[in-house]
Amino acid sequence: MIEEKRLVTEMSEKKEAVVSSTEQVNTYRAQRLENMEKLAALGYKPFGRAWPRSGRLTDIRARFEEGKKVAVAGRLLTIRDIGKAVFADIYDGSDRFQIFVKRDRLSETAFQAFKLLDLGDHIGVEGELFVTRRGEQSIIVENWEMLSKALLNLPEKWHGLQDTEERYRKRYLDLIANPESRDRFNKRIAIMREIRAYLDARGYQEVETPMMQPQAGGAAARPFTTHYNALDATMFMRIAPELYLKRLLVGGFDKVYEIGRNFRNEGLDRTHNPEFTVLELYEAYGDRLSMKAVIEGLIPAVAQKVLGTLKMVMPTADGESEEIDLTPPYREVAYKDLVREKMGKDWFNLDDNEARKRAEAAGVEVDDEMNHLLITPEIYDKLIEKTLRQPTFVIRLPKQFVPLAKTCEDDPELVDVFEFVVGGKELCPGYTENNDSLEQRIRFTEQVGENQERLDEDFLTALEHGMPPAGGLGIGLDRLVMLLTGTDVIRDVILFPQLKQRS
RNA sequence: GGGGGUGUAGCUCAGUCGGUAGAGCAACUGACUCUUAAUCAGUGGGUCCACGGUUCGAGCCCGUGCACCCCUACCA
Repeated sequence: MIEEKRLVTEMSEKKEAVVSSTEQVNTYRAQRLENMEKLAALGYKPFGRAWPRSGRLTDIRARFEEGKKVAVAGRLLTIRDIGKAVFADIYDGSDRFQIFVKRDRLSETAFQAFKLLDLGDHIGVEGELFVTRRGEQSIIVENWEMLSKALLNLPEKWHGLQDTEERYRKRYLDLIANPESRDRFNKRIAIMREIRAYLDARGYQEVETPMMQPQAGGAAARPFTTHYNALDATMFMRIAPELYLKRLLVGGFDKVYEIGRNFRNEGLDRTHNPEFTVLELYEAYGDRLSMKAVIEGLIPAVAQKVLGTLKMVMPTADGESEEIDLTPPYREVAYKDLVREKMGKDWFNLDDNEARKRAEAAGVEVDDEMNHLLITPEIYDKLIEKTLRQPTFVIRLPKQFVPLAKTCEDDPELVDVFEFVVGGKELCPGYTENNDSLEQRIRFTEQVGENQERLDEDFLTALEHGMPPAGGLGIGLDRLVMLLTGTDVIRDVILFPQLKQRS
């Protein structure tokens, strides 16, 4: 008892200072501090240590057995005090569970101390499993311990945390207060695990390549810049792992993948976060078709395993929702056929002037400078892509789209790639990779123009040692999670999305 | 970048015509030994996002700024 009193009276000056100076000083916090001291005086130290559990609450529920002694822990979410007994719910991240504190089942001190607890406090309890008259599985508490004092209030128990900004800035509160948010992230974790399990089982090896690179290559995007003090050198956060994974193909890895973060120095909106997670995969001696096989195997396998169904429900722009069926095989259609379907069989025979007229008639804005080559992609982006709701491989794309891929054998103006489109949005490109080291050198040199120092000479050298023919693909995993969890906001599938600093 | 919306108690939200700031949950006091959004009685709680302006008087009207949301544009 003496020791506990010391805890109260000899609280270090530093702690005293924190107690009084924290910006969040308010009456709630003051009350909680007072309760904390009262508890300490009764022998309950506010910030406890390890509390061995006989299981997580979800396990306790799964292996429920009346009369069994258990030890569990969790955060108090609700308290229903009915005088000489108290019901409360605790949450340990796995499940909520009701505990029952009955005056005649524990010491007077332990009972009185329990009444000093606040919502949000972490406690450990020991007791016996039983079922209430209303049929709820519960624990009757025989002993309990303070594990962590909460000095600040939880969000409202019924409505949860609604303010979108607060949900992103204080994700920890969102996770406590909104079960559907926690559930969505549990699914994300499961999706990641199943992707790895699927690929690992088929002989793909997961690798890690640099996120800080002297040149940021592999995609057309502005990189974030950083500085390496020891070398006094400018470094870039990667915009894609592609060029390193291809080095590994040269080095003899024949089936590799990487799951990791890309960083792009761009704006943010409901489908873009500046750092986002991708799966990039390469398979030596493969091509576009082997990548198609990976997609048609991986996506349904993950959906089935994690969600138990291949029928997704996605919100649409008009506030309705639609069903998306992930059962393979998926539709495959040539880019030009889609355009002809929309704009007429003779579309590609029109001259620029006629094409402009017809495009405008279809509701696409084009200016006088635009020729056929520029109008067609505009048609695709504005009119066609959004209509591809069910999973679709768009193949045989114009070379201008993907200059680094291999051309189609029967048409040098088209590249042998696909864009995998679901719900009207591109989810994933798949390529027959170009392994022609001389052509790559020419293209890279053209691309960097005057800035020859940006040429990734090391990569080009690697290619000249010979890269096997290969198929490659990249899936934006945040967007895959959006598809599989039926959400249309990327911030809802990223634990800590990027937000502006608040002063 | 352009247009629209939102910002009020710890949380969820009302706030009429410009005239003393409201409810539910949470909190505090009391009652209650099977409650589960516990119930019942009572009490306290506000930088109305920030700064400036109009006015005798501003949560409300005007201006500027900040953050978030939606639409749109840009970007892959």
